[in-house]
Amino acid sequence: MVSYYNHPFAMYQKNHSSGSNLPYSASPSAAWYSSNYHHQPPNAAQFLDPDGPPQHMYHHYAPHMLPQPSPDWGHDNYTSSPQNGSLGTGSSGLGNSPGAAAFLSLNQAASAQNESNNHHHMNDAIPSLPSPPVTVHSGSDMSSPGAPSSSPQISSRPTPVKSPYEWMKKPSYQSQPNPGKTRTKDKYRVVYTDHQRLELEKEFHYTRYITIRRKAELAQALGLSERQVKIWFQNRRAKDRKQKKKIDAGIPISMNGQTILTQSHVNSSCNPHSNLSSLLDVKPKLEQSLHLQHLHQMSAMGMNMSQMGLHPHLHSHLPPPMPPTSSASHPQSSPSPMLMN
DNA sequence: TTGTGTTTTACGACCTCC
DNA sequence: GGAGGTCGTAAAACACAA
Repeated sequence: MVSYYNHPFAMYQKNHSSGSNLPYSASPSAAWYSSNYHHQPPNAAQFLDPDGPPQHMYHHYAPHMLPQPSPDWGHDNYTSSPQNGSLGTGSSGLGNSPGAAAFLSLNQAASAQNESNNHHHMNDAIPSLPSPPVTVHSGSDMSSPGAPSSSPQISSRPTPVKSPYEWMKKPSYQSQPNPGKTRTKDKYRVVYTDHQRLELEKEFHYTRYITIRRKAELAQALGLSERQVKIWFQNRRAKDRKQKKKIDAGIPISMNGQTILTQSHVNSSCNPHSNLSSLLDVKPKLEQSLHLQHLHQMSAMGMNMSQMGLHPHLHSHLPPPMPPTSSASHPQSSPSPMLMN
């Protein structure tokens, strides 16, 4: 079962809209965005960063492939859609990377959402997010601040409702007493807030392998421990691999009985390196038709990336998928953590 | 409401690299 | 030895059909 809340952006469909003037959707744009931002290079700053990845990383992230932020991408692609209202012009609180910049529109959506729910802009929300870490167990840097308890948080997965906007009104788990904590145990695992996941997704879609510096920044900004960020990225990559495996196995992905993605779809992709697995993170059924329509349009048009405000060089000269994720017996296939930072 | 399947956090085992 | 990688798994959180 491919649950639609799986998609990193699906939750924004479900949770990140608020008010009647924010029809932001986990639109197909998010899907192709996801697809094309997999395995993308870290930002130039990271390369220039003394703590940044060493030369060998350029094997994957050649200088000519360094992203060049396209300031109008998000805006054009999200505000031009009739589905989308004006989302404001906020910038990411973590927008110190092109990836984050490219996520501007998502931030705008989330910002608008945050504004509605928290009465302050996301940029302002970020510094307020961290809460005192909760030591979970000894001998680990793990902390489980999870959802900050100081400020009301957005629901991670509200109960499904009939109206597309009905769920917005639902009280969220995160806003309930003791948010971020499991119901029966205090420390088994927390549910990250939408904001935390948004920022993590942003970073992930920018680069699948986070640098030490970015990890520290992200951890601080989100009120997570660096270990949590690291684990999140590990799990996120695992999720990617899992989905890719499904595709490679030829398991058709279907929704409501309609096959939407198969290996042949992948093979016929205009971008052989594009990771279409994210497309498997199907959208809420509400947007199914729109999603499919957009996917087909993308396929037919070859997705003119420059028009989309993405970086064509990234589209057409994508490096091979980062670490061939064969097995733990070939861990050398993954970039050495030492070399990455 | 309940049962079932999936996704999300988190960890341990084991690996490579420095 | 310590860092972080993958893989496998536990258990909570969640979606959805019956």
